[in-house]
Amino acid sequence: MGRRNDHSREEIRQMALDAGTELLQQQGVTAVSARKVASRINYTVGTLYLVFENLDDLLLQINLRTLELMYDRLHNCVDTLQSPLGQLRKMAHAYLDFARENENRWRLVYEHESRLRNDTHEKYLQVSMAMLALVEQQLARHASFEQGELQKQARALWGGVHGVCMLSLSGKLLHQDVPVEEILDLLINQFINGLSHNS
Amino acid sequence: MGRRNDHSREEIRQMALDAGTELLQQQGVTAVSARKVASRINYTVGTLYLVFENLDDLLLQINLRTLELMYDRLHNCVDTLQSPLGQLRKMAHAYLDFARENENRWRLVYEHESRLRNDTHEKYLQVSMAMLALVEQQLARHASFEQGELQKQARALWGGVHGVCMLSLSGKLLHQDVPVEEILDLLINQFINGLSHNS
DNA sequence: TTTAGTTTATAAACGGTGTTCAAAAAATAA
DNA sequence: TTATTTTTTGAACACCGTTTATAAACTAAA
Repeated sequence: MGRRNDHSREEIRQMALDAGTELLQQQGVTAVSARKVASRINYTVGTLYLVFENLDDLLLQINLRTLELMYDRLHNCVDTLQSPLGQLRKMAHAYLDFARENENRWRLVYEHESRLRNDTHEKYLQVSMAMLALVEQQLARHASFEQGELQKQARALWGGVHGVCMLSLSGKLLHQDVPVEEILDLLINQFINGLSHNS
Repeated sequence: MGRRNDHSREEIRQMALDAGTELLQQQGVTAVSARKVASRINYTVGTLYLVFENLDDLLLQINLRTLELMYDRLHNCVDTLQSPLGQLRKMAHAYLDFARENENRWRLVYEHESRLRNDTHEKYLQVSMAMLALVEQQLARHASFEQGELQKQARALWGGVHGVCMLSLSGKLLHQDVPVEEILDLLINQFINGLSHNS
């Protein structure tokens, strides 16, 4: 063909991200190829490279979207009427639910190691920080901490929650009939409980 | 060429696993291609497919080796003279050290989702169980648990340790200048502490 | 309206990938 | 020596990411 001018660059970008996300979610990362994404939005490969640096860039931008979606979910858990402990459990469950509902998308967020250091990567880190800040908020409500202690506590706890979710999702936690939620609650309860009685 | 009869099937298998592991560790998963592995052991692609079902199978067998190596490391931490808490910390540090020393190999163990359900996969699960059993042993030394409780505790704790290691390694824990070991110790101490004072 | 210039999208090309399989070559048996 | 069996090859297929000359369509000027 040649020039069509059906869509703006930004429109093409959004369409490609939509199509890529669908492929990712339905068939896994390996199914997200430049040609497939392009054909799904009725363009050819070359066009994709006018909008994305490369396939890594496309995946990174899909990941940013996923992360933002996940942040919103956790943010929506915030409810100052509830106890910090209840809040943290609620957030962990929301994290797990999101991971289950969007398994392939969610896994890619943590498994895709991009070498790109651009704007998208910057935003990526910001949203990650904001998510950890939600955990910090609840911990701060529960107790007071010395300088830098809150940050460490939040990372230990949330790293733990993440690990349980990840291993469970990939069938490597080997917890048979026990619901993961039970294991998550146990981790959180005990961690918070250990905080109060730190001898 | 044709028939050479230089090596037995088993020898070829071991050589391929060695070559594949080296490629994996030095250049990442994407560098592990059938042609590259074959050429490194002075055979051609076709030969690899006489020894492995496919590339997935090769990667799965590499992962089994990695997992066994990791199990040995954790097993070597066992020292009945030390306190259970000290043991668990030691094991977590060994886990982290192994992950750091063998970053690409270690990540693949948890990121490669094989669809193969063969002998290798069976052994895979067995070694995973054995690793969790090491954690259970230390927890059992520290306190007594009701039916099924020990298993849940071990999975919560070790899932947590795993999550902290994984996020830290991929730069997503965002813990700046704080050593990961500190965060790991904090998680373990608090978890065990919360166990003693469970109200 | 014709022309010139600019923007947009294409399709072919390059070297790579996993996987299969007819055929060739070497070892073995008769 | 011949026939048979086993081992290894390498070409083929359909895909992959990425680049780029070229064609097509839009815009502005004459």
